[in-house]
Amino acid sequence: MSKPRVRFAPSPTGYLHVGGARTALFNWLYAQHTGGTHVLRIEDTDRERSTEEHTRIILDGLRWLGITWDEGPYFQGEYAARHQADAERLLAEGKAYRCFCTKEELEAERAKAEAAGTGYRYSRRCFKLGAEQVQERIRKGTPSTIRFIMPDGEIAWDDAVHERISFQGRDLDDFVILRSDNSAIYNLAVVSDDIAMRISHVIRGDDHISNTPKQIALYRALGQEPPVFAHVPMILGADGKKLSKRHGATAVGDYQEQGILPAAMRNFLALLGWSPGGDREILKGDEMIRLFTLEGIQKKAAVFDTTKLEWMNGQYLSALPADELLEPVRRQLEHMKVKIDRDIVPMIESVKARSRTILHVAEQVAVRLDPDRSVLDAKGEALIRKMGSAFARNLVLASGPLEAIGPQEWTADKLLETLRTVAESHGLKLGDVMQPVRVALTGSTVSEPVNELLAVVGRERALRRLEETARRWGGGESAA
RNA sequence: GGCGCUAUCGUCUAGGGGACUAGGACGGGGCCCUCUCAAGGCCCAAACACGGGUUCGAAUCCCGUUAGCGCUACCA
Repeated sequence: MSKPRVRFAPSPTGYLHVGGARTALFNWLYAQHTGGTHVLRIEDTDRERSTEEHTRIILDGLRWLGITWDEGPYFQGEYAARHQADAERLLAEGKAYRCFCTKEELEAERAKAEAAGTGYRYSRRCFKLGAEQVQERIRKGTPSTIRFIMPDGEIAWDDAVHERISFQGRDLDDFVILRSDNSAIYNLAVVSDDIAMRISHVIRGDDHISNTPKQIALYRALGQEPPVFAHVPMILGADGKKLSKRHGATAVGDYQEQGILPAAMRNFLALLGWSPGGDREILKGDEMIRLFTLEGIQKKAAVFDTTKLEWMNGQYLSALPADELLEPVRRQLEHMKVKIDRDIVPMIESVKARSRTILHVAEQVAVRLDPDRSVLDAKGEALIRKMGSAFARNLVLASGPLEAIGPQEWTADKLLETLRTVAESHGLKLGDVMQPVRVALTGSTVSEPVNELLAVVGRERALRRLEETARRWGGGESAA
């Protein structure tokens, strides 16, 4: 048996939508799993809306996600001649006919049908035209499209995810396959290309189910065996409607900007509408490939839950060694215009377990590079209010012994020991001295252990910041 | 309206006739750990849409109802 050939076929009329990204992922996973071939085809036949910019963004998005392709990108627009030839062949074989109806006439037919409350179906008016009438109109230069003769009878297939799906030919239209400008309509272009590219499995969104019987009819008319179809469910917004712009971030690039890691995005997307069975959640790349089957794809549409995505990203963030995070964090810091004058790997290390996105990591690293960047948050403010004069006093209490620590001894262990001693010698709880330090350095009551924080910020900057903060909140009282 | 698809905790899902007192994860609540938070550990609340069949037995199979979604172009 020959290896499967699958394709991802986006149209470059917009950004790479997470739904499209997931379709691409499933195609890629299937090709990887079976040792098959993944073809990338850009469906740019809609000249009005397709742009090179969109094509570039889509390719970038796929690369970012680590989705590769073995062939292409092919551009559908380059196959116009074959599409036209296929349409004309169907015409010659009596499987299609010329239609001279104008858009206005068709519009009127449709409106009439709608008013009558009946389902619209093309009247086949032009099908009834005699050969001479057709010739005459062509001679006169009347524009015409080519319509495919939709055969009656059942058209059914065994969908790889939905099992059997059946349509009746009589419910379907004699649809247009070639426009009056000789360009192909989607359904023809797709079938023509999929045949030419010997695609064996069509894995695509659920919204194409109603196109499938038309395409199968086209395969048959063209004397070809249809491929296996696998229709994957839609991705919905939190309100249960098809995910769209108004739900917020829907483009893969948005998540990249929000500091999501590609591996986490891939994992999350894979689990949206597919399950390896059992309790597995975190799947590394090769594991995903090994486990992937079409049968594991869900029939039901899935809601895109950003909270779970962020949780998953946090999992990857915690698990990844800090130096592997260096590049994306550095890029983000540059974007934030933060000067990096020290090794930030230790800072990433001490902060990543508490973060859900790269953005979040970068923000915290920025504060550790320069505590003056810290912004007092509500919790920090509340602590200062609650402690009153003790806030600055305890800060001063800690500063002396801290200052006594030499640059060489400025380590997390030594710092912890010192802070313990400070607390004990003044009958304070550890938190009474640690929390003010934490707020002084970060503006918040939340961070890694304070001794680690001090170590990572560095002696000079930490001491200076402590002193400044104590002075600022000392409120004129003598603090000794 | 027509045609089609779908239906398990709020969300993602496990489940493919008896192992179900329906499992896991996110989110929520609580406890432990603890200088705070996160992580981690433990615990709690939370679902088989409804109605008929088939069967000794149904979340699982069949039919219907309801609801949601998709398509219904000389867009893709």
